[in-house]
Parts: sequence; structure tokens; C-alpha cells
Amino acid sequence: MQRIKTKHHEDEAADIPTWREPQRARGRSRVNSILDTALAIFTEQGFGAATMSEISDRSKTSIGSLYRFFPTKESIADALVYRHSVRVEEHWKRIALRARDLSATGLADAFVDSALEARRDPNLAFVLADARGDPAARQRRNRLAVHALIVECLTAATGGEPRPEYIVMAPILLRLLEIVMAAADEKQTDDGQAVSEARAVVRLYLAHRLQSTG
Amino acid sequence: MQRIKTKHHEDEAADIPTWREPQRARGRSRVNSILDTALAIFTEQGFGAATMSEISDRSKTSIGSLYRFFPTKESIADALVYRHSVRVEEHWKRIALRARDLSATGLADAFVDSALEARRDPNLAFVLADARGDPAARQRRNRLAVHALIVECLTAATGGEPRPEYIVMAPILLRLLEIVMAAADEKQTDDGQAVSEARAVVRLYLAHRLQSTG
Amino acid sequence: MQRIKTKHHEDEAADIPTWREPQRARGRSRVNSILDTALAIFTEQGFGAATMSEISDRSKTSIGSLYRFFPTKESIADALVYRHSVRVEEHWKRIALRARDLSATGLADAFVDSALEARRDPNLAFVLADARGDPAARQRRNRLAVHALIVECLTAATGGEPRPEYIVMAPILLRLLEIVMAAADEKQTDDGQAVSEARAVVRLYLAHRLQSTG
Amino acid sequence: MQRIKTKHHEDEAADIPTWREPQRARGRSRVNSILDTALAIFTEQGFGAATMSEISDRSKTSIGSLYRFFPTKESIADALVYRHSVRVEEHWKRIALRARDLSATGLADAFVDSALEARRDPNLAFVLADARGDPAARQRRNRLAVHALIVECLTAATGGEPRPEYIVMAPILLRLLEIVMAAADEKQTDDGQAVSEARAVVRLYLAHRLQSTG
DNA sequence: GATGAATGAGGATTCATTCAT
DNA sequence: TATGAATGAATCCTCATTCAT
Repeated sequence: MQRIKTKHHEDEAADIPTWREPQRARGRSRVNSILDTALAIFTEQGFGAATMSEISDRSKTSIGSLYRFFPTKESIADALVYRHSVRVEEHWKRIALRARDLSATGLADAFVDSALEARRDPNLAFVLADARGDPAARQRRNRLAVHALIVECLTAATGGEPRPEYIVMAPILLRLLEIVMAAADEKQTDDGQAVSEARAVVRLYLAHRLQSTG
Repeated sequence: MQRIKTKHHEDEAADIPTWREPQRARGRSRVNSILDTALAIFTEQGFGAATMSEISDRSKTSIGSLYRFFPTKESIADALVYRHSVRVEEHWKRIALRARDLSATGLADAFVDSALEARRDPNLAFVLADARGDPAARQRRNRLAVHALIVECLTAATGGEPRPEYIVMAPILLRLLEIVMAAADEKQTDDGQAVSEARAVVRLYLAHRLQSTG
Repeated sequence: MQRIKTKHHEDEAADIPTWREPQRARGRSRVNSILDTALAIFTEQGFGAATMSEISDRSKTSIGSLYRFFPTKESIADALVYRHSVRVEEHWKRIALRARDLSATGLADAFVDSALEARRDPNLAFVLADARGDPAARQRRNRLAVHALIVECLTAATGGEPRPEYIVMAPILLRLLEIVMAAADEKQTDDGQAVSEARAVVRLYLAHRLQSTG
Repeated sequence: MQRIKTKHHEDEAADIPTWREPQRARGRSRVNSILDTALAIFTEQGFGAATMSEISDRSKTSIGSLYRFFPTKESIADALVYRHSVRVEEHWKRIALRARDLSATGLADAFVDSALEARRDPNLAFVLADARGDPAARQRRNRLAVHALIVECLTAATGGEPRPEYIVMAPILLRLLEIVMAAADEKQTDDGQAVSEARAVVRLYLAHRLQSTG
């Protein structure tokens, strides 16, 4: 009867049910397949229109078991956000490792390339539009975590000196990379021109900002 | 008995019911207040979670009348997209008029300022995430219309000579301006630094691109 | 504000609203066209599924005017039953006139032929299945009236002597004629054999009964 | 997940959902009690006026369970028609077994007696007047099946020789037996005279037809 | 008198969640 | 622990009827 990952907001009752981490490997993979299915269905139909029974059907989990892992539909959204945030954080940590002493253009390319590589996950904020309540807040917090990691990358690339303007740059950079991903989605239409243009913007921005502050 | 604004897709039956334009002035203002209410509720709760009865309650329209104007929840999304696209188009036409012979920086500022000014409407694409079916397609089409208008602005600003790269620039610029609007939403947190940084990116991009091609 | 055709049951409040007889010729024909339309729609969709607005649309009567003539949907059923009963009664009166001194077979044929001739009206009892409350009762009363007229026919045909068994024969004969009409509906399938067989039954019955009692 | 009794018309998509057969005994009896309740309500109020919630209330089935078994109101009509057709067919098969070498009058009485005995089920065609779509078609098909069984009875009674006229007689006989049942409903009024008269017609018809062809 | 917009009670249906097996 | 039948609140939507114009 262990509940983990309970939320800790200042503004929320602490006992809102969240998902339950399975003990055994089989459970772990079951949970992941549920999350994959749920993400697919949320993406297709939106959070509000998705039904627990379709998630249970398509993930081949009986509705009873589904509810054992995820006591509410919102809890699936929560778990999805959490899983995503973990992946994203790992992703940025990996970049941070490689960022040391990269040139501005090199760093821009590192950012863009890994954005392109990571693109397969749909935009969760978008997909979970109406998972009422917290996912939104949670997403915001995740964003902050990512900002910190971007600051870390910038710091690493410029020789370890953290500069205050990096804090302003981080959200902008993150959004620029979202443009890159959106551009990649249109690749089929314009044969990659959009992506190169987006990449050019990132390069331009970093070149300009890192030089002018260096 | 009059149905207007029926969709015209190549790939869809032409008679999907959309919303009905009211005959009288009273109806017109009623429709607008419904749309405002619906937009608020969609924004708060997401399209899927919003209910027709809450829309009817909060807009003080009887549920029957609501359904007279908007026979389905989707039709409200459609109307919202349409209304938004009209406003956006007017907005860009106004900019295009002022764009003649503006410097790169001047044009950037014109873009940014009117983006900030227009910001009050939430991002419809986001809000209507799961209004199934066409709103998505429709949004895409609207985007194309806006791209054309941006190309027009760029053309006007650079002395009337249309250049092929403007077509690649338009979607990027539009997204950069979305960053500006998102930054403005965070004004309370960072006292406007995000907005200036975003503005700087737009200036940088236009300065770079218009120079290097001129 | 004159209301006519108000019901007079022992078991019902006397002021249930029924239909209103129009004063002018134009109104009269309007009412008839409404009734024709309503009958068609009731036949197609059943009383319960029929809607006042479809009746108003297809009869080209504004919904307001429709309600001026028929204050409830039930009142249309009532009027239909009434109109039908008048027609049926006239029909049987005509037969009664011709019945004098007809042979048993001749009378049978007269019955059958006029049943076939009158067949165009759908079976109201069937069509109005769920016009709650009175139409059913009313239909039963109409049936009794028709029974009386059949008795009259039988009496006339056998020289004016009323016989008690005619009262038993009447409902049977009426139902036999309904078989004739049903058989006629299947004409397309069996090329009229069903009708001749049904006619044979009527002849057989009358021949048997009128002989054996004469 | 198992769907049975799916319709098989030539002119219809084959996967229109009909009712679902329950797995367990408890469900089976539940379904039957739903059908009994529904039949009562349809009879009282007509198909169109009947409501799912009244069916659920009076059969003490929660509305959700009702919908698990019968996903639409029409599906209840379908199931009712099906159950009725099964019963009717069994009924006629039983008669066919007893029909061997019965006299014309004996056969007539066998027909009449079992019609009287089976009378409890209301006339479904009438009750389901406006269950749109197939129940009508289905009823017609059931009728044909019964015709075949009547032909079998006639054949058995006349020594096993099938005669072409039996095919014409069958629908007439079926309708005559419906008269018998209708007459039985009026027993309270006329103390059974109507039934005897109806029986007499059946006897007369069979005596006449079987003799004249034998 | 005619019109059709407005009303809201009421109906069919869905689906998150529970719980007996 | 796993299953899926059962539950009923809540949703979308319709339509008979009224009433302002």
C-alpha cells in the first residue's frame, strides 16, 4: 500500500492520489506500456476525450489492473509528465557533459541536433492541455529545471564562468529549440529549409550573445 | 434555416454543420459573448473538459439557444478559430500598411509591439488541442495566410522587392513573435527581461537576414 | 377563441385542448395539408419520433401557426383519428346504401372491393401506436361505430331483418377486411393470390353465415 | 467483447451493434427481466414514448448495466423481436408434431387452441410500430418462417402430401389466428362469443379448403 | 394574425470508478 | 492479485411549447 511520488505543492492537499510504482519488473514494463498507450491516445484524441477503457483495451491491461497502477486518469497524466521530465533532464545532462569548451556555433549545433533527436515525444504540455490542475503547474516546474541545465551548458561552454544573463537566455533558447522541433515536423513540406533556418537562428543568437558577453 | 461558414475541404463532405450566423443584432452580440465565454472556459479547463452547460450558464444563454447557434461543441471551436483568424489577418494587414521603408530594427519593433498589443487572445492551437478533426487543419491554413502577410510586410519594408527567402523566414518570424508573447506572460516573474531578450532576438534575426540579402 | 371537438369522456377532464377548426377556407386547406404531412411523417417515423418542427417544415407552416391550429402534438393525432373516422363512416354508409338485397357473395364482393379502394390510408391505430392516452380509446369507439354500420349493411342485404348474430359477425368481418387490405399490400410479391384467397374467405364466411341463419 | 446476433441484411453494414448476450446465469435472467419490463412499457406507452430510464428503474437494473446489455433502445426492440420469433417458432414446431392425420376441424382447433394459449405476448409488430429500421424487416422475415411451419402443419395433417395452395393459405391462416387472439382480448366484453365466432371461421376455412383440395 | 427565436425539462448515452468474484 | 460486471453522476443534445416582435 505504498504510495510514492506524492505531490508537494505549497498550495495543494498532500494526499491527492498519484500513481503507484510497481515492485516487480513485469509491473514496471506493464506501467511503461500503459504510459505509451496513454500518450498515443492522449495525442490522438486529447486528454479529455481519451477514455480509461480505451487505454485499458489498447494496452491490454484489464481495467481493474489499470486502476491498480493509476487510481485516476489524472494520475496517468502526472506519471507521463514525470517520466517525460526525467527523460528531458537526462537529455540535457548529457548535453551539458559535452558542452565543455564548445564554440558558440558548436554549442548551437549540439543543442539543435539533440533537439532533433529527441523530437519523437509529442509536446506534453500540448497533449495534456486539459488534465486539470497540476500537470500545468508541474510542467512549469520542469521547465525551470531545464532552464537550470541550459544555464549549466552555457556555463560549461564558456569556460565554467556562470554569467547572470544566462538565466535570461535559457528560456529563449528552449523556445528556439521548440521552433527547431516544430520545423522538423514540417520537413515533409519544405524539404528541411525550415530546419536549417531555425538552426541558423540558434547559431546567430548564441554567436551574438556569447561573443558580446565574452 | 441558413447555414453559413460551411467548411470547404477537398477531402470532406461539404455539409458538415458548423455554426449559424444570427440574424439580428441582439443575436450577433449574444454569439460574441458565447464565444468569449467559451474561450475563457476552454482556456481554463481545456476543450475536452469544458461542458456546454457551463458555457450556457456563464454566458447566460439558455442551453437551447446555445445549441441553436452552435449545434455541437466542435462548432464553437470552429467559430473561435474563424473569429481569431479574421482578427489576426486584420492585425497583420495593419502592420503591412505601416511596414513600407522601415529599417530592419524598425520592422522588428513593429512586429514585436503589435504582437504584445494583440497578446490578449490565448493561443488557440493550444486551447483547442483536442477539438477533434478540422480545427487543427483550419489552424494550419490560417497559419499559411499569415505567412503570406508576413512576406508582404518584409517585401514592403525592403522596397517592394519580394525575395524567395522571405517564404522561409515567415514561419520562423511568426514563431519568434510567439516567443515574445509567451515572454510577456512571464513579465510578472522577471520584470520584462524575457520580453527584451525576445525582442532582441527578433531584431537580431531581421537585421541579419535583411542585411545579408540586401 | 372557440374550441370545438373537445373530448367527452366520462373519465377525462373536459378541458384537454384539442384542435381548432379554422374559420376560413384557406385555413381549412392549411389544416388538411398539415394533417396530410403529419400522417406521412407519423407513418414514416412513428408518432413518438415525429417532431412538430418537421411537420411545420414539411407542411410549410410556421411553427407558430402550426401551434395555433394544433396546440399539442396529441391534438394532431386526435384530428387525424377524427378525420379518419369521418371518412370511414362515410365509406360504410355508402356501402350500406348499395347493400339492399345483395346476395351473400355480392355483399362479400362489395365489402372487399371497397376495402381495396379505401386502402390508401395507413392503419391509423398502427401509426399512432404511442400517441398516449385517448387516441387508442377513441379508435375503439370508432370501431364500435363501424360495427354498427356493418350490422346495418348485413341487415339491408338480408331484407331489412336485423338478426342478433350480426353483432358478433361485424367485428370478425371488419378484421377479415383488414386481412384483405394487408393482402393487397403484398400484391407485388405474390401477384394477387393473397387478395383472392382473402376475398374467398370473406365470401365463404358470408355465404355460410347468411345462409345458415336465413 | 463478444457481440452476437449481429444483423445480416444484404443492404446493411454487418457490424451494427445489437444486444450483447450475457456470460453468466445471473446476467441471463437479468436480460430476460429487462426484456419483460421493456415489453410491458413499450406496450403501455409505445416504443417512442418509452424511456430507457423507466426501463432501467422498473427492471431494477442500473442505467449503466442496461446500456451494457442493450447499447441502444432499438437494440431492445431487436432482442424482443428475436426472443419472440424463437418462441413463436417453437410454438409452431410443437403444433406441427401433433398435426399428423388430424381432421380439418381437429387441425383448426389445434391452431386456435394454441393461439389462445400463446396469446400472452402482445403483438410485437404493433408495439414496436416506430422502432425505426430493421425490426420491421425482421418481423417480415419471421413471418415467412412461420408461414413455412404452417405449410408443414397442413402437409402433416393431410397425409404428408405438400400442396401448392398451402403457400397461399398460410398467411391467411396466420391472420385468422390473429383475429382469434384479438377476439380473446375482448372476452370480458362479450363473454367469448367473439372467440367462438373466430374459431368458427378457422374451422370453416380449413374444412372448405382441405376438403376441396383433397 | 403570423413568425421564428428563446426556453429548459427531459431523454439517450458515456465513462470514471468501485467491488464482488 | 486480477478481472470485468456494475454503478450512477454528469454529459450532450432534442424538441414541445411559449412569447416578443
